[in-house]
Amino acid sequence: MATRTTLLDVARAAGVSKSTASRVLSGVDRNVDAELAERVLQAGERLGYRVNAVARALRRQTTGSFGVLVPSIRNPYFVHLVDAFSQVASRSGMGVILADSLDDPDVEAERLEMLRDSFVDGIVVVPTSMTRSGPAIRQAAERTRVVQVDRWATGAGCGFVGVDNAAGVAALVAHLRAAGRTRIRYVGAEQEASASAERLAAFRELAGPGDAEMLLPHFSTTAGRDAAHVLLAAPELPDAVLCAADVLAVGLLSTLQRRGVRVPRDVAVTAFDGTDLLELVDPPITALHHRLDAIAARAVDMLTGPASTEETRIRAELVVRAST
Amino acid sequence: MATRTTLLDVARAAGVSKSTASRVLSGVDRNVDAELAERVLQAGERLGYRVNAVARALRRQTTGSFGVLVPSIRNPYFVHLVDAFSQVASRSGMGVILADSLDDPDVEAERLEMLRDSFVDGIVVVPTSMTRSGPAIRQAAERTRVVQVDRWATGAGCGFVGVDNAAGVAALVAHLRAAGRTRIRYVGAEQEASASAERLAAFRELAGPGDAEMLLPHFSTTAGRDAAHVLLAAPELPDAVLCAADVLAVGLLSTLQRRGVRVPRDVAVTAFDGTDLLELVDPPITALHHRLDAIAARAVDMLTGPASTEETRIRAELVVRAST
DNA sequence: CTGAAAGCGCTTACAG
DNA sequence: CTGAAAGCGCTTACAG
Repeated sequence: MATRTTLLDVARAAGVSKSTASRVLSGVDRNVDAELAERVLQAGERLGYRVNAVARALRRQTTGSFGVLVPSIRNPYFVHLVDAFSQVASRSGMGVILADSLDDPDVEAERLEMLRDSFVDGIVVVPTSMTRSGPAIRQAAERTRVVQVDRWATGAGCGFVGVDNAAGVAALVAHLRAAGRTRIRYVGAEQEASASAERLAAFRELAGPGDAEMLLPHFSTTAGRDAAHVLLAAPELPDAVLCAADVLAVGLLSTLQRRGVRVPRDVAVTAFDGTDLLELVDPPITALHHRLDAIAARAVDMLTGPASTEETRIRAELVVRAST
Repeated sequence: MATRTTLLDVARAAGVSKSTASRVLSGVDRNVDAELAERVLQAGERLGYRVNAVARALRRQTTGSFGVLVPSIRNPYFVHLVDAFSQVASRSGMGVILADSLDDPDVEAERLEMLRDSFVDGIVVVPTSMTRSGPAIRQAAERTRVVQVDRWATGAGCGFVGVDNAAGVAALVAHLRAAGRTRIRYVGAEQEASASAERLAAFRELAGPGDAEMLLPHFSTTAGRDAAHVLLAAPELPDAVLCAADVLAVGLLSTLQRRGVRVPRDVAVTAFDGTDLLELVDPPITALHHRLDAIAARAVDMLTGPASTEETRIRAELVVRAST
């Protein structure tokens, strides 16, 4: 904690100008005499020089960091998403600042404002609500670059990168039909998220006479168990279930099995949001695996590239496992 | 995303100097003529002025933000801890930057370096390992203020704020003794965390002839269930259990109950790290409730005050519930 | 290839 | 009470 070594200190120690020291240390200009460069590097090392990120940011007019705001950091799916952003960021030498909206649009608005006024070049946001998140996002987008990821909010007025939900549902349904399933039950939850709404709409589009849907109050393992109880109470079981989220599928599967239902023989189980969770259960669950790295890479491109309100859809990959 | 409004823009629009505009807008100097102040405020509002945090930070030599690095953001206890820091921060107009070490000392070292070279005045860290986190923390502490929270690492060479584990164990044991319990089983887990080591040491100090201990490979609900199975397999049950973490207690309680053990009649159950989790089960579990807000407040004081390697212990509060 | 100088947007002694 | 000026630590045209 002694007073920090500055670029000037290094330059003096190496007997060069600040300009030259900067060129060497920032690695931005290769045209420096090898011997001078070596002297600068040595001096920097010896004095423990670290560039002052604040000064650099002011001069360069960019912080090299972006914020990532997710509805809830406790949801494993978002943890994976955040991981994907961390990796894309570190690959391009950027920093990421993480924040959580506690699933509340008001907290989200406050966090957006906080992020926009802090040390970021832009913000990636997964909106908490399709209907209520728009205004705050639009406001943030007036001052800094904002990209919506995974879910969008109406009136946000900024770009979006997410999964192609319609294609995903179509792939799952086609897979189930090919296995002869005609009584598919769609199990979804609250419709605050645009992704949920899109999945349900796509399912309705494709539903046949034997298919049906069920909506739960929220996405959780417990809700999945409840769904299983509802299915078990009905006179006839469906022959397949399409869960809008992996946590639902895990809860549903275990309860069905405990009650003697054979998966996949009696009921095939499938899900969206394929995280590791789905491989931990027995049988592992067939699911759409989101290309989170591709989503993150594209979002960062949009954040750093020219402004746009473009919408990018990335196809999820169907991973067939023993549950179907 | 038009070019940002600067202080100079506001000053011109209000017909004053940058100095005056700054004094009004930063709210740091009350000695400004009321009418001028009003004009500046109006102009700022009209132009949508927001101070440039980077420029302010460079000039003030402080960012007004600090980093919080926890072992795992998925652990509910750390989520609570992070919440406490967020609140203390916003109360004093500071920002907090959140990071996660994935329970890995190597990742921790990398994150520490990243935080120290970014836009923070200091770092709060919950070390992943008592034995392995020291060097990286010490290194970070050479360049920026660092405070350890909840756990400490040997050789870290910086301040610490945490729970008084010895007093906590003593309170729990006294509570159980007062209820006539003489065969207490301490259920702990890995000893990488200083808090675990302290709790176990304190228990050994107080243990009577009927007491015993059991160490599990890790802290989790599953480990708690495993512990219950071990207890059930023995010829005689203990009459009380002291769990070193709440997740252990929850898993243990449910498995004991499923096997017909009555809580608290047959076995009283108690825990450390009292989060909401403990109130969700039936019976709710008696536990030490950590004063996370006090811990966070003290840590931020140490971060912003003069450097010190002081150690502060904050007493946990014993919350008696139906499990004892 | 190198250095002197300007300037990023603020804040704050300093002089008036 | 107000403004002109300096300066936080960098980077980068610009001139040589």
